[in-house]
Amino acid sequence: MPALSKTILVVDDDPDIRELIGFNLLQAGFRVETAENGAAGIKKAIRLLPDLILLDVMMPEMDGIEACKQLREHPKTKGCLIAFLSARGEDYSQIAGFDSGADDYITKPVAPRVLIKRVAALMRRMPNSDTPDQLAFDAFTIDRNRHMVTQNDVQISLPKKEFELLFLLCSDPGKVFTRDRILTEVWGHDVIVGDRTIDVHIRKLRSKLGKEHFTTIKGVGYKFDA
Amino acid sequence: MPALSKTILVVDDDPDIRELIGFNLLQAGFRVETAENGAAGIKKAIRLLPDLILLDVMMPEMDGIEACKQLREHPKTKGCLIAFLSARGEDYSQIAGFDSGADDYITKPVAPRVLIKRVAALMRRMPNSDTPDQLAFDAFTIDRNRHMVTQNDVQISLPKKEFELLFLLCSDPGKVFTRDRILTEVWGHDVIVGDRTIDVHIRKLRSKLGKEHFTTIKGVGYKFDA
DNA sequence: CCTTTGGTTCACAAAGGCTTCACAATTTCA
DNA sequence: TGAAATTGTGAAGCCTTTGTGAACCAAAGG
Repeated sequence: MPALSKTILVVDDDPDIRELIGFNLLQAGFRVETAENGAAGIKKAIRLLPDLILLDVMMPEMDGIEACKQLREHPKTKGCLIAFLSARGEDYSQIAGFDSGADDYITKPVAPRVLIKRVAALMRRMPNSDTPDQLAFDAFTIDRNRHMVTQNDVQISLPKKEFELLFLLCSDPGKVFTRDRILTEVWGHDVIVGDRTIDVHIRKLRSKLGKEHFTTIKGVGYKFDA
Repeated sequence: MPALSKTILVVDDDPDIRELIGFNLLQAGFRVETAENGAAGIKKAIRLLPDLILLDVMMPEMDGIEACKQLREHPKTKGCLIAFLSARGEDYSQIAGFDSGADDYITKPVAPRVLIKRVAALMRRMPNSDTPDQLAFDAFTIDRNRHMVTQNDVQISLPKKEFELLFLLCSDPGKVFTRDRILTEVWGHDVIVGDRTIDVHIRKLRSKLGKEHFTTIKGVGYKFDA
């Protein structure tokens, strides 16, 4: 069940491992990047800001533990999830004793199935953004917890995309959101959809909540008016 | 972020472990007490009423499981959060199979970062302690102690997982619980199950308690309606 | 032992949200 | 004003997500 295109950076000096793990993660719907040593891994991590970094512990030159430390120190990557990959039998206590700041340890060899699930479980831990849960206007109130909009005491249940679009627009009433912005916020950085897709969703919002609240700024984007 | 002066009691026969874990918890802003065996732990727990008790499973004389049972029986401590510490590789099924009433299991060795997160996550559950043991709705009542649901004077006994899922959903009627949230709350942080598992349990609840109470929000999760 | 029960998985069916497409309507700007 | 660009719309189909029946496995209880 491919969540959303989360990016995973696999850092391992063994090309076979990179390929094997990368392949399985790809199959599971993740985006995968690889690096073959600690230094390259760190560089890539800072550039890509992956959601999860899988770090082999034993690597020539810079080992995983050192890489992890540096990743934790860098402002851009210190929030990333990091998991160690270590060969079965390696001394755990040493690894764990290090206050290296990893979020999990995975032993190699690992069955693809287990790997996927482990990674998924890890992703689950990602803290959610701290946007407020409720927005209230004269026209209606929006409750994120319930995925519900209440208008004149009538509850309207909105599908996912519609709700997210609405929530985005309403997060800053009056502000114009460009189509690009809407795309990245609601659909994701790398999702490719046709031009009309946004329009169609706007249309649905208009029909459900009233045309007057959604203004088109031609050539720019849309805005919400209370 | 922790910064609350919550008290944690660490019960482990290994002084090194006590020190290591204690040190890290202190660093994170918790107050820490220690005990070196089950009996002493229970005594201290009753006196101090800690917010959380970390219990090593393998201890001479009285093991963690027995200690946990006794803690759950004692009126003063039965409300405390209890988490087991167990060495990686120990047979989980035995521990988990025991309905000993622990709130979490943590494998040693554990990275400090992970430990802190786990503990923090547990603490977050605390305010939940004032969720009543019974929930009542028009449709039915739920009794946590008896793992029982009463509907139209008919008592329905639910298996563990089903009950926990029901209780979670009912703990905030109308709120949408994401699949991820459900997984971590009902199955646990590390537990790895397939996608359809949740559906299957929802189905059972629907068939036993009425379809109308459980609404699917496609792409998001489920919610309970009274 | 054998049976029962709970939990999970699997393969497939069903549902419905999301996207696309073609074309109409609207606005922009030369 | 007229062409070009942009947006609105209705309908159609894809395709992801969810529902379902059955099978499997492990544990519990006769």
